[in-house]
Amino acid sequence: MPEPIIVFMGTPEYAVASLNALEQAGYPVAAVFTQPDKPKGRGGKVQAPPAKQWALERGIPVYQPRRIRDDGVEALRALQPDLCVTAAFGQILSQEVLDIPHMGTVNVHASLLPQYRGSAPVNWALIHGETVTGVTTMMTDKGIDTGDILLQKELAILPQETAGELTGRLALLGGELLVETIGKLLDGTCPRTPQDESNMSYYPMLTKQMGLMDWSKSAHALVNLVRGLNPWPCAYTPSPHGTLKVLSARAEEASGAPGMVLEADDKRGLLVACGEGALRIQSLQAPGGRAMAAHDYLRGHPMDMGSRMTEEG
RNA sequence: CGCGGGGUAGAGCAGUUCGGUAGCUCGUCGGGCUCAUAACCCGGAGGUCGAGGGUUCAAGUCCCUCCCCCGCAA
Repeated sequence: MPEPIIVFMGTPEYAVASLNALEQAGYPVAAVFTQPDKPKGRGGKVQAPPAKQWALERGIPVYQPRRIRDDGVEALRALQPDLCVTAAFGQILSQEVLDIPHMGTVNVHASLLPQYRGSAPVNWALIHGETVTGVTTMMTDKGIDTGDILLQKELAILPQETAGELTGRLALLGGELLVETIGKLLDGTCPRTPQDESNMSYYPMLTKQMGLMDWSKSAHALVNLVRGLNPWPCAYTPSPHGTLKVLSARAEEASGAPGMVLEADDKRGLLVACGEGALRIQSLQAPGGRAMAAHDYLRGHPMDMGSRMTEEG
């Protein structure tokens, strides 16, 4: 068939990777739907989402309906798309929206479906200590990440990798897989497999509250929490000096009462006992401050060995 | 005008309330000690206190303006 009219729906950097892949593969994007600009910066400055910036730089029309299934339907219909592509759009599509493109809507999801459905698959995979993940292209249907699987590609997770880093790599992989998927859809050779519902898992959106570190857990579990929530919302813990964001840490062999400070000097750094093993905090961030290495922080905020990371004061 | 925290030596901080010699920990340089050290002792260098203006006999500190960093809001 001739060149399809593709309408893209996506919002963050993760979506831009797919836009770049489409562009490089020679698939023109007819329009971009993205979330409305939101006040982001300090002082109430609004900022355009990355996908919008990408489109504006190329003179591609941008649509920012508050809810596409309410006030974006007519605009989408008018574009007469053959195919819609979504990647971290941040809005749920109604059946009415899904019915518009006759080839359907392809979603680029950052997990090996049916595992890790939901809006934060990368974070949850890391929190659970997975060593392999991947990306899936799928036909979007009315459920959340429940549609038929088209193509999948695995990716090994690096030992110290954070959610931000892994998301970046998955986004690139997702772009490649998207191009491959569209090619096969166009020539009719794309496989299409229903998801195995008995093997599915779904995890919710991230909240700041999830980042509270429970020192009775194992050091490995806490390392995974720290990695999985970086760069947002980040793991945090109370401390003798107030709440600290823990940005990176690794597990060590040591023991003590959970939450007790085992080492705290500016040479060796900060070691805290966990329910199993101990957590070596490598970098952290205090309220109002910038991120810094634990030993830098300790120079100006000396901490006694034996104090607890459970209460302030 | 959305709210709040911050900028002081290479690093991390105190000092600002109530103006009166620029401090602490670490690093660094030199010397010493020890079988030994991320150990210890002695000595030194290193600061336009974010920028500009104002008040004052005197400003890191008080007043005004501006710049930059960080948190809240996913």
